[in-house]
Amino acid sequence: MGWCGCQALLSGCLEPVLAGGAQGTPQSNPGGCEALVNRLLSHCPSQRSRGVVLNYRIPSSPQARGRSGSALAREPSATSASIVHAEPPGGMQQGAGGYREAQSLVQGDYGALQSNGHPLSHAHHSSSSSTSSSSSNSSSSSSNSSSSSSGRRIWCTTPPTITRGPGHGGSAAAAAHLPPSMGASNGGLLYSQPSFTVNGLAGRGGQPAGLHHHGLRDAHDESHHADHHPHPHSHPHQQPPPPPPPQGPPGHPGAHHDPHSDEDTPTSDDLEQFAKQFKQRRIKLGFTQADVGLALGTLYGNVFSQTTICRFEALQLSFKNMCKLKPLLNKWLEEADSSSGSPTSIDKIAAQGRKRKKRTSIEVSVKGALESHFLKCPKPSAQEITSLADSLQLEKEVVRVWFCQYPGNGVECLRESEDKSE
DNA sequence: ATGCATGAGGG
DNA sequence: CCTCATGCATA
Repeated sequence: MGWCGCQALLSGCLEPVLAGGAQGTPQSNPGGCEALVNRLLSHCPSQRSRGVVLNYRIPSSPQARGRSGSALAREPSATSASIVHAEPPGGMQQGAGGYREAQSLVQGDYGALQSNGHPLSHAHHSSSSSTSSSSSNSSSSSSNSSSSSSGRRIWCTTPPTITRGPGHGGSAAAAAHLPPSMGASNGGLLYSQPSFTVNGLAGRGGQPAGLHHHGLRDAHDESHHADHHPHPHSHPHQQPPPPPPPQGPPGHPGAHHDPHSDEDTPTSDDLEQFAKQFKQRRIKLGFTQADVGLALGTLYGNVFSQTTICRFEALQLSFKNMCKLKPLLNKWLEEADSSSGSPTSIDKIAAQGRKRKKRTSIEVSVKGALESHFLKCPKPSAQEITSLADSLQLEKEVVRVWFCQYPGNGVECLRESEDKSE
């Protein structure tokens, strides 16, 4: 269950050969060894804190990768030095496995402090559990009722909004971002085709012509990485304040929270529910994740890949990112529902032709080496990366990216995937 | 569904 | 140079 294994899991296959760089073809030994490693926790996004704790878990099954099944693998306790933050009750307490996810921070970070990991974040989320806990635990259980999911969210359910001062809104971006009028009606918007149906099918002939997604990007900038204090003062770059925070801070009496506020600033709980609902409806309507991604491009001009939609549904995106996408997906859902009657032809437009470097497969042993380095130094300097790359016979860029993406060091996802009941 | 890659943006 | 959002390619 719970680990969020976003990127930490090793998939296993390593090829005997690829030591060098890899281009190899991946399929080498399937069943081979798979070590999943997971790193949890910690991380202070902006800094090189050393206190990072990693947890590794090694499921035996090859496929275990993201699956929930194995919750037990190993304990979370980090051996490493200090644990930076206490674990969030919310997330972990689920005692089931006793295992906890590290990522909870994510939300906390965003919510509370957004980019820098202050101790606060940690603290704060723990508290969140209570209020939200109700939501988290109970709600999760309740909410998931239908699908068993184990449902623990990694982001602790902390209401994002609350914490942040008026000026800030990570989430704001999302809200702000959404198009005044959705694409559907406004023909003018983007490249949409004259009449497209939800899935963009109508527009089929073309893909969203050259459209690319950029819009989003800006949204994320808002993130004020560096500073951010919870204080209410405006920052230079803030965005329009999000609508009133739906939920109150955990533990506050005032906090009430709607189970489903899908409108504005979603809480992680909202996101979780929305994602779940979204997936179910999407499937019912007969659309694939890829269809949705394309449709978003048609509707809003922001095309997304199957990957992104998948991650959204699995809550594997950062909290902020989830907030950003939610409104779009919500719109799509509305459209899809309303036009469900109409014939939807699902067409695929996938036009991507850019060539990219062959994916590098990192050998397990090499991964192990990287991980051990990570324990010592989660944020190696360029030079350290270079020498490490050299010793491991990997390209420097590969090593650099690995560190950046290793959970906890860089982008964290909200949660790991769990059951997919469908 | 997920691993590794790419690139925008900020510093 | 780093972080983050996003996606191709692939298991």
